[in-house]
Amino acid sequence: MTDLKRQAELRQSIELFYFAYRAFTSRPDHILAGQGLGRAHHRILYFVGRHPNIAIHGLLDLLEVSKQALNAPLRHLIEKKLVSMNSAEHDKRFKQLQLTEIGKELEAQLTSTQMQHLAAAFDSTDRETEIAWRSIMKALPEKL
Amino acid sequence: MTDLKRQAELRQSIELFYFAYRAFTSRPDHILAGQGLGRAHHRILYFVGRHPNIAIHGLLDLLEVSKQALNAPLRHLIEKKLVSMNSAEHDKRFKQLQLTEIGKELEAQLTSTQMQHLAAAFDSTDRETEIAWRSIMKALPEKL
DNA sequence: TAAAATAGTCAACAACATTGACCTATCGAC
DNA sequence: GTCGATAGGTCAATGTTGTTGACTATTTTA
Repeated sequence: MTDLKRQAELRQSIELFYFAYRAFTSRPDHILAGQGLGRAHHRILYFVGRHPNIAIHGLLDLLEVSKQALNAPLRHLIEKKLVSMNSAEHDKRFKQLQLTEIGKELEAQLTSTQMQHLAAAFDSTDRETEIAWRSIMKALPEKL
Repeated sequence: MTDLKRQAELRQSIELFYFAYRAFTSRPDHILAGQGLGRAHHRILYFVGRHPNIAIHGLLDLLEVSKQALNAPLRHLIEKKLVSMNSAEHDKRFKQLQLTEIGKELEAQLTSTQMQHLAAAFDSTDRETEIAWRSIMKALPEKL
């Protein structure tokens, strides 16, 4: 394959990535906006849901933001009673985070929306295509 | 396949998408930060580069942001002489945008970084896998 | 027990986005 | 030539998400 054609493919892939990710986040964004929440809140809801009793620092390592950046949206979620926080027994420095019942409901709604979105794209092709997509996505965060 | 296993796959795909996109944008973000620019500037540079003489409204339609949101980063790029703007001959209401020479250089650097990133992931698998990835990415922006 | 490390919070600020209101300039149609 | 539609620019107020720096509280360690 000529270099030029390869470049065009790679450029197209950049655009596909951009538009696909934007589409992928737009439905949760819309649901969240109706509650005065944003994408940062979504990420917290998601990861607290997946890792019950996670500490603030655990969340920081996953999200790779400063703890100050986490603070405002997390406090917001606690005020709205979507997330609960308590000090750990074994070490009172640690705060443990959990989703409340309504937090779980919202997280399930957001995640379900995205699962349906992905499922629609996956189901329009075959199993091998879906597995291939995941294998590329797994490779991307690896360091060069 | 059981529903539970399918759910786990879809949940994993959500996370893969998040981490892959974050990795994909992190290198350009880093280059841009060194010049006092952000992701908004990157998108403008990219689309003006791909669509020479695009008008303001064309950019707004591609980026799906408000004109006020576009205004500040675009003005910034023009001040830094990375983008040039002039009125169209056929209709002076339209402003035409182009990359300057140094704008082209920066855009090429950013795009090249992302092309290399994708190429590294693609080259670690076979041609079919790459094509499959693009086909899923193409399907995602389609309305349900 | 005093120092150092860890976990988390508060305050000030900046980038990037929103909506709404209002302005100029240009073009096409009548 | 005036009127209405279109393209663009600007100001103000607001909100989310992020930054850095200084701070408190708790635990570990030397």
